Amino acid sequence: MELTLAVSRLSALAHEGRLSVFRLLVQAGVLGLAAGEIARRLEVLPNTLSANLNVLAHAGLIRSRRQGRSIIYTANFDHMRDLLGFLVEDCCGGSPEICSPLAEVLRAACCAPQA
Amino acid sequence: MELTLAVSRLSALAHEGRLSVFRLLVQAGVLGLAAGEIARRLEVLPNTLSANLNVLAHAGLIRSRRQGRSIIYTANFDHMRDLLGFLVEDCCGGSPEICSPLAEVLRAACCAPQA
DNA sequence: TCCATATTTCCATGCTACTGGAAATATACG
DNA sequence: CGTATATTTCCAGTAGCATGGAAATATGGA
Repeated sequence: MELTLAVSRLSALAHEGRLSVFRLLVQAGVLGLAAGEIARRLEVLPNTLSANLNVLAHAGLIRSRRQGRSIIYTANFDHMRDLLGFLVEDCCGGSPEICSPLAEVLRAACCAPQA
Repeated sequence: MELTLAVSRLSALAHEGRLSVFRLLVQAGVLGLAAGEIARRLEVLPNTLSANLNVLAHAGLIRSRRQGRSIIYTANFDHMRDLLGFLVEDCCGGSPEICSPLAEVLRAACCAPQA
């Protein structure tokens, strides 16, 4: 991943409203949520939400699809993964005792199998 | 982790100069790098670097220690781990097939053992 | 003590992003 | 076709952040 792309994604997330939206969509998984539903849950103005969704979408962190009158938003997990990978690229300078717990956190916070 | 804390850390990273510094320190591992060495490698003005280091330190992403005339900066891997964990918290809505590759990326990009 | 190195602080300018109200667009339904 | 719902676009005022020059502080060595 390119540096500027990572910056634009981090910038998109570096905002209380947008980070809340993104985490909500991450938790919602593949089904996603309609814009109105997000606005209701987070209690934000629809125009503010729209702007924030636009920033997240432009950064490639979320996708949208129309469904009737609603527009459903979902997290883009592939791009999220790339971003996390970029942050830890070539990390630790050869100290696996630092790096291992870094990998462990995803297994813990995530619904990934307990393998 | 609190939302506002995560935002402040993401904000600190959402900047080309600071992200470059942070990744450099992540790669440097526990030994860290002196401010001057960072400035030399990234070719930035010392005052600009100082401001950026200050932002990263204030966000808890890096630590500093004096060593002679130099000040050595190191990444704060614990806080980095917390941030990554916050982003993926309760993720995927019960879809391990999405979450597993998310965890996998750390094993791949990182020096963690191939266990 | 004097000087060189290392890093930080101060400061002024310009730019970019956030906010919320109001209007506009798009879809669905009777 | 007219109305209700869902979402977006437009706009203007405000505030916070980045930048780079110059000076200040701190440590080490002669």
